Amino acid sequence: MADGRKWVTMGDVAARAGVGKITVSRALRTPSKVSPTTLRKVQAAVDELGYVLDETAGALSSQRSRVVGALVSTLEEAVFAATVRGLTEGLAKGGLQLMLSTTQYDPEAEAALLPTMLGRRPEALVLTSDDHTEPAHRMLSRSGLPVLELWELPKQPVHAAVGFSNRAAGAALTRHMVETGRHRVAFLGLDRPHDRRARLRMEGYRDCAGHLAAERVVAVKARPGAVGPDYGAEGLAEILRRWPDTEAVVCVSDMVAMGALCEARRRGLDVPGRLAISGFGDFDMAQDSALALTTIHIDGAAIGRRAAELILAGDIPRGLREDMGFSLIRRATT
Amino acid sequence: MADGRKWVTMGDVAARAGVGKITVSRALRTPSKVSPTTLRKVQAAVDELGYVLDETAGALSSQRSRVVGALVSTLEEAVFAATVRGLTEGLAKGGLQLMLSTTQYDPEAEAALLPTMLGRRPEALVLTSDDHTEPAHRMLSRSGLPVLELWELPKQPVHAAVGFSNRAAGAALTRHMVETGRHRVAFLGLDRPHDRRARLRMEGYRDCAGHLAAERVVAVKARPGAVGPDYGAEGLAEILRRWPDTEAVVCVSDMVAMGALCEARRRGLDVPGRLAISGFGDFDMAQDSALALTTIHIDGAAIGRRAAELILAGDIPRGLREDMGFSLIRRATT
DNA sequence: CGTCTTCATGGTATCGATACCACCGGGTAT
DNA sequence: ATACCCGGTGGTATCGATACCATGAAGACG
Repeated sequence: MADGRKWVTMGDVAARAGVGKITVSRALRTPSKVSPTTLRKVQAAVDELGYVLDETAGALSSQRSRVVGALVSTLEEAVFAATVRGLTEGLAKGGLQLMLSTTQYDPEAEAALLPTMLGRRPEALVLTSDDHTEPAHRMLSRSGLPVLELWELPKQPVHAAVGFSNRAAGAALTRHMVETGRHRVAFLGLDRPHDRRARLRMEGYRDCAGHLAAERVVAVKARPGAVGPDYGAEGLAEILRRWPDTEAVVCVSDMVAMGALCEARRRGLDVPGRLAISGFGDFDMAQDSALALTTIHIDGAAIGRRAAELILAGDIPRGLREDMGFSLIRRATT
Repeated sequence: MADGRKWVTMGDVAARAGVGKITVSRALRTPSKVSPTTLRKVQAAVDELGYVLDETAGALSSQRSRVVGALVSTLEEAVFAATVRGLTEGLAKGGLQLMLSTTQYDPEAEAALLPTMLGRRPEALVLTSDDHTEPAHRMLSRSGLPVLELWELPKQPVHAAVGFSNRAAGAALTRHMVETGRHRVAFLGLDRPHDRRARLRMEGYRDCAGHLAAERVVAVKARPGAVGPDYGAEGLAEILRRWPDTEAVVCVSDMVAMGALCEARRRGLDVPGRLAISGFGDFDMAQDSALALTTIHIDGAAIGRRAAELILAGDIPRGLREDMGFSLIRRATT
């Protein structure tokens, strides 16, 4: 538009089609309210002029922006990426679009991005974190907007939440180990700042392991940067040093589990005979025959789609906590 | 806003601060043009009322939406996710926001999403594909918008492109094999629809391998769904069956390379002594000590940041093709 | 001391689509 | 036949911020 060529407006289309502006608006927004003949004329004019409806004007006039704002911790984890896909696809069905920013897991960054988002007058907000600064929380409630927190299910959501319980998943894996005859179960975690989800999984382990035997928890301190399988190898080594008779290891993530598995093989331990291993996340490789990892699968796209559905349906009950669950996939490592 | 509570407007803030609306606008957009005392009064009023500037109105009035549209093939690949991160971060510095949709590699889907994007009157468009339908191409040029195609560098970009050459990267890997003394080099690819990038890497291999020895190319047919290392194992088996004396395998991706590496180890082949293996992408695990894969690293975030810079600077020369290059990282598999 | 500039500020028209109400003509109910 | 209704259409005010121009005050300069 800075280009010299002015945008074609609805008035131009109306003139061309020989009808009023409002009829053009109706033809594009609610074609059912316009007679077939008029509709054809309008569409012909639209095509000839290459007209594209101006949503910036429509938003102001109708007080409906048709935009949903999303503040995502990161896109560089498959689960979040899938969630965003589910969201965009779901919202598109209702003619809504996604305004996206990433916070890199930083609540301060989230707070800083919030005003810009609110400035777009979105029809709803989606957040993948439930960890908000106090000012952010205030802005969210004052906005009066439907706010959906995804992934974790906070006890008291700002408005509503869609996700699953990391804690229940951690417990389910531990229980799975016990039910398949392993009683000396360890938990292999990672020590990272801001990582509440990892902590919750460990608490799930505790819920279940606590009353069976002594707890065996190792948390490898993560260096900044990508988390590779190395941590898993390191962690397994430590577990076996401290509790050599360990029969099963519940790992905080697939990547860690993969490292642990490689280390176990390196040591000639039979998996799953002598040692069972589980992961979390069901990443690309988990189903590969060489790995065949028992793990927890979360349907990120489904969470995104469900969020989109709720937004489109409108009137999201305050305090709603929708548990989308998880599935434990048993493969060859347990 | 559907909530009963009407949004606070600039007029309310102006009244509260005892100034004109326009002064409030200036105080928020260009604080330097307002006297310090007035600025304080306005900011106090803004805080008390919890006012947030309405961009939907601002966009209409100033004819600047402060929005950039992005149509991304998928977010479920680390490189694209990184690109989007670079983009959002870079654009945020200039007060621009990102409107995002995903096309799932489908040019038709891209074409269908384009009008919705254009309806937002974005200040620029970013696409991660250079494969457009004819109507899409027409809409893009007619829009007069700066269009940035990322990742691949088309010979004739719609407007401008930022990326690197898959072909050159494929050639570089092959050359690396030759330069380190391997002369019987094979290429292990995947056969997937719409996968132009894979084809280009293979052409790079051909560019370099063609005049050295006979070509050795295997393309494993990919079943729909995630690509795991299994394909690599399968592919290496075929290569060794057809050309048992192969000394090096250039793989189309890290995941495939990883599978090939595992298969080589399973067969007791010394890597890199007897067989060298390279990947593409430098994924999470590539630098892990257990894998230590020689591969090509692409800085996705840098591509996104550069695109953001160009957009903010404005006046992107038509036909610009900015090659951000790649780096060959030699690790333990070559 | 008068004029010219600069800075801070306000009034008003405007951006482009939609809400709201009014209108018209023809069909149905009574 | 009259009244009523409804599908289809248009005129006009409106959404909230910003562009543009105008204004007044303060300082600069000869």
